Amino acid sequence: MIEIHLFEQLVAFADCGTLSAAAEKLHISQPALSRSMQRLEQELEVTLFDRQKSRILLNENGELAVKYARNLLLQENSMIEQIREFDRKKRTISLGSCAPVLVPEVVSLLSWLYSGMTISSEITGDPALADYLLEGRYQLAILHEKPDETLFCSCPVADEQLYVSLPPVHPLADAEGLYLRELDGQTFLLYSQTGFWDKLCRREMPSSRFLMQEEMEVLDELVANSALPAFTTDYIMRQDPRPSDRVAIPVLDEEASVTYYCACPRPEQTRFRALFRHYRSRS
Amino acid sequence: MIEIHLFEQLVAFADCGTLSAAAEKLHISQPALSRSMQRLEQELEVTLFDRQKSRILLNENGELAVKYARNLLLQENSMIEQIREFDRKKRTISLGSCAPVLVPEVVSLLSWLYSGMTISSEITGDPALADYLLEGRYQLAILHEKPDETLFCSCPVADEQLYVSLPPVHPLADAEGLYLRELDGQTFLLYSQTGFWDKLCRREMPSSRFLMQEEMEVLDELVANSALPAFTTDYIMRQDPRPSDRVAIPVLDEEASVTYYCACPRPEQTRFRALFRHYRSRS
DNA sequence: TCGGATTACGTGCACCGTAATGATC
DNA sequence: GATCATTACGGTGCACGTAATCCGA
Repeated sequence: MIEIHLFEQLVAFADCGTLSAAAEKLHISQPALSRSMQRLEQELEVTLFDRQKSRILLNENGELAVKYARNLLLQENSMIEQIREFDRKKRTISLGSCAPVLVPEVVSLLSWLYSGMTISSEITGDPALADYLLEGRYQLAILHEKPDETLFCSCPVADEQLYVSLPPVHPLADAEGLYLRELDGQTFLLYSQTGFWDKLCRREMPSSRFLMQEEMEVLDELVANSALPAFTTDYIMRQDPRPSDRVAIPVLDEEASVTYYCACPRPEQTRFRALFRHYRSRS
Repeated sequence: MIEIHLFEQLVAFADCGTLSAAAEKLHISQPALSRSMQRLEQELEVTLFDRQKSRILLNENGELAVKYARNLLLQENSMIEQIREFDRKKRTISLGSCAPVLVPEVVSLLSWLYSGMTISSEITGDPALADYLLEGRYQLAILHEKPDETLFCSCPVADEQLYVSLPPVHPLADAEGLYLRELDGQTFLLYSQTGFWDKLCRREMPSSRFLMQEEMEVLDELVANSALPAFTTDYIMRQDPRPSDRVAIPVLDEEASVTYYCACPRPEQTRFRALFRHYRSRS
């Protein structure tokens, strides 16, 4: 068995062309590298270099060895990475959500139930979210539709109803309810991390402009200080019951009213039993 | 970069089940192995073992690491083998021959022309000999047909004519010439390393029995001391002109008279220029 | 009490760096 | 003289083995 650092040094030499340059790159002395290469030849029982008096070059064996060595080094690196990744995955729960509202609640619940675990979360409007769950990109997901029973373990977590938030002076401010298409053409303030809501808005209001806001605080500020229509939901209003000078009008589109499901792949069911037990016992 | 001997030790532990057994197998002390495994965990930044008070077991990370490590070790071993093999191939000429007679001559010529090289030779009746040449199993071949000009570099080396060797009392002993099928049904003494001749005899004389002899000396002895028919060739008779109490009758089959060609793959042409020059200048 | 793992401790040697040498441009 | 490789030499850190300790069956 030949130690890998010898191959590493060989590759460094191949990259640099001279022992001295390679030695510098490797932060070792030139004689040390020279000896290492002699040792490598000895252990391989093969010459790797053409040694001229004041120059050293790879011979055919050397060229071949470098080719293999590069491969071996890549192999080892990727191996180490994969082991670390496997370990990391075991100690983190990665949550994918189709919408933002439930994320803080679920994350804090997870970090309570699985203390010591790292919880990471991501909001995505990508309709392939459930597939990502199966692929292992997420261990847990919040979906706005009940996923396939045979592939997933899931339970309902909360409902959410979309509202348009209008200033009282807005021409539609006294409507009892509105369809999104009735609002098409107007300019909205919109949070950038709305997950699947974003797609819905753009589909139903193709002529509207959306002023995207990355920061929730900034968005709130703008809503409070402008006459631009925006969106809110019953969930949000429950969470933050501060009085507002806006009127909230329910959106009547069927898709504006959703039930969120928490889901994991069937094989992971046992891992998240505590979480599901919590939500099932609550309802 | 993690040294490969740590992975080797990990695999040994996985194979043995305890540190002490693995340490013995590796010819190191138990504490040394214990520390190595701690170091491996440190360098991987991952735990690999469940440590109970008086027992140590692979955890999930460990199992995965062992799987990868086995792979890496195989990889390195095969790499080393291939480099050595490549080197060896460069300093040996491997000759494949369809028949035995020319082998000593060609081998001695090769070792003269390419002093320092190892010459290995093999006799085979396999009609795919030329293909083996292209595959690199042989660098040089003696064929009994001129090979494809576009793929091979070749030149004629010698002719050979097959004879049946009969005792004077044999009913056919005064024939001027014979076809093999006229001899079918008889029992022959036959050398086992005849290459393609073997196939020819069995095809033309399907009802004959052949008493195969591994040793040339034994065969000669038997020929001298029995009345069984055997084979010889003009080449053999020229080489060994000792008088014999046998009669040699030429075999008239077209295939019983061959010209041998020495051949190498076109790309190797330059390597064997000296050899071809020798044979071409001779004719 | 024995077998197995880890910790403590002293030691040797493998490998390093510096210095010297040789060679080429 | 500058650059590059190899050899010589002296020093040191690191991994080893021995011994001691702890734990469990």
